[in-house]
Amino acid sequence: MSKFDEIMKRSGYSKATVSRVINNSRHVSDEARQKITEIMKQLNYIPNRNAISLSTGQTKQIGIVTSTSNAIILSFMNQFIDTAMDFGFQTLIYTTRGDKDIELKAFEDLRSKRVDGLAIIACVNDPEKLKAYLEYGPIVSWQRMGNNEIPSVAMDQAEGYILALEHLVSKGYTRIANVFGRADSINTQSRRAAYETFMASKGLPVLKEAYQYWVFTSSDGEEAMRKMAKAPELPQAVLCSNDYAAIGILSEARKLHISVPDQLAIVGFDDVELARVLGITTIHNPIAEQATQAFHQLWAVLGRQKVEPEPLTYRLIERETT
Amino acid sequence: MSKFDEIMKRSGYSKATVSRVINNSRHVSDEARQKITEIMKQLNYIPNRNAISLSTGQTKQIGIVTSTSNAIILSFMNQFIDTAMDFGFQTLIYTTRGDKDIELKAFEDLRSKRVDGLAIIACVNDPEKLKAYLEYGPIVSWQRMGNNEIPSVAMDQAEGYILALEHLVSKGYTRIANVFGRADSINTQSRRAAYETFMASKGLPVLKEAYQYWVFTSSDGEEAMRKMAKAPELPQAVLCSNDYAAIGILSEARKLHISVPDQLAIVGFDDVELARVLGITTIHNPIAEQATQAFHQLWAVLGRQKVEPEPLTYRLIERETT
DNA sequence: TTGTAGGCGTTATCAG
DNA sequence: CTGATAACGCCTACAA
Repeated sequence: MSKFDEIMKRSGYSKATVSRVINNSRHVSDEARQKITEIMKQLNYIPNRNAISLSTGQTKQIGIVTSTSNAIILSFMNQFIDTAMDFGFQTLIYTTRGDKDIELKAFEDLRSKRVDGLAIIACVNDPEKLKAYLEYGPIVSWQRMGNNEIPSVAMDQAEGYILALEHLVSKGYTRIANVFGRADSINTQSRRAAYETFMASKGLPVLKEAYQYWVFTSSDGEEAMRKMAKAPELPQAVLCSNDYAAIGILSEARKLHISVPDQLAIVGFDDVELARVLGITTIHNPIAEQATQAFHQLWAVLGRQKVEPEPLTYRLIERETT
Repeated sequence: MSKFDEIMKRSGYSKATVSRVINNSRHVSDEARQKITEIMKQLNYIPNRNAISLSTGQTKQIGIVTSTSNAIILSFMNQFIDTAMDFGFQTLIYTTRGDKDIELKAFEDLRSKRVDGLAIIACVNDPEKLKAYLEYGPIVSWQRMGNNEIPSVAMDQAEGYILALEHLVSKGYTRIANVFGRADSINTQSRRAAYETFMASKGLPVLKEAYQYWVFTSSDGEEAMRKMAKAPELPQAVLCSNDYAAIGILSEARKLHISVPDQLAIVGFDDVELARVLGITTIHNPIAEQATQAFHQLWAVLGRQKVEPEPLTYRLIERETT
């Protein structure tokens, strides 16, 4: 016999009343509440979440989908988990390693009611295919998706990129190289477009031949620096996909005895703690705020309560690499 | 009517047979299996996890408890999540920020059957109190716990520490400072003891006055370096709680124009990617392997199948800071 | 091989 | 304010 039944029996009240006490319903006499509460304590009772979920159809669990996780993604996840917890939700992590089938399992878990909603950090499946899952629960994305059906909390990175470009140009750097992340991502397209139009508008050279893609980690950054060093001419500055790439570039530049920022200026992106420690000029990216907004978007559906998002902005943080 | 019922109806078979097909039972005729499978596809059926969990008493979910999460912890989590997934388990993250009550919620979730087991990365509650939860499901810890009831997959860090000490001494560094993490943790005690006995055995100075505690992040490392620089005499080398502390120390040393390793040698711990990129000598810590073993320990109970753990060892990685 | 009946632990809808 | 009674969706003896 379950503890619930035991409480029923010992108190002499019905299931319904016991349930009401558990859920703090007002429609219970003080007497009943006291008696039942007392017995619950004696029995060290705690409700079974699976029974609750089956009955209510809600699990109070949110899935978060990411292909890999680095420190940048971690800061998003941490904030998301915190916010979710404040609203009474637990978070499950789906790391997909870029595998479509594994990723799909997260979406199937929305269907099978393991989670009430999904936050996507990065995904590899076709957005058109994924949007079919919207009928099973709310989905929000950090990465910008191709279609508009799945809402995104991402900011337009072009804004941040232009901040960096203006900074560099104002300091006299005009031959500016770019080191991008995913070649096909919307963010990369957005940054590249910003760069090209900005440079063109100033009558400055657009170094397309210096574009590098798939540079994410500090190792990637090292590699990128070596490539740059091999080119006939070194650019005066390099804009990086993120701070880790910048760290790698900075570190490798030192090894190659390229003086920063005299021979090469470096600008990172995101403003992680290490960028500060290592003195890297970067663009502050309000990641935590975006994570909070991501949960709020889900909550708008799950809790039927809209939370107005505050507008977020990028900020240039000048340090020693420019 | 649920899809399950719909399948029953359309196929003409009973609940039991439908259930058998879902669970790949052998005791089903090919005819029944085919017919039911066909209908399941038509209906795009997927089982409700809450119903399964309620019925079986298993959620196939594991909780992972950590106070904060940095890149080191992240690598443990990632590997744990991966391994769990290979065994059909999803992982939920409990970040406690060092709050006892929040941490306790994770353990209560074991009681309420939200999770089948728990992996602790770091916890703040009294181990004596926590071990009471062992009756509700398996628990394993990375951090070493005071009692032996909760098994730990941690290695004795003294071994790794001695590797570092031997290396430094062999290179001629004899005035060695230490920068520790949590002052009261078993790891710190273990490292400190290793240092003191090792130095004593070699007849070398034990720099107790140079001990620094609570140094975890690169910011902490910067601060630690500044303190060292203020002391009347600089040590010849410093052993760090982890690589991030080492990064901070290295970075700050450069700012203070202290030449590494000539004036100050630095040894990190863990061997994270950035230690390689930045050329920091360190002790390789098989973190991923420990994470795998952590899940295996839980699996021994949940799956009633023991997986023999392979013995793990530390390794010195010599780079440019020594 | 198949079916019946009961159980898993709650919530929810009605009456009273 | 309280209590039957029926969901919720699936699993599992035990029988047939």
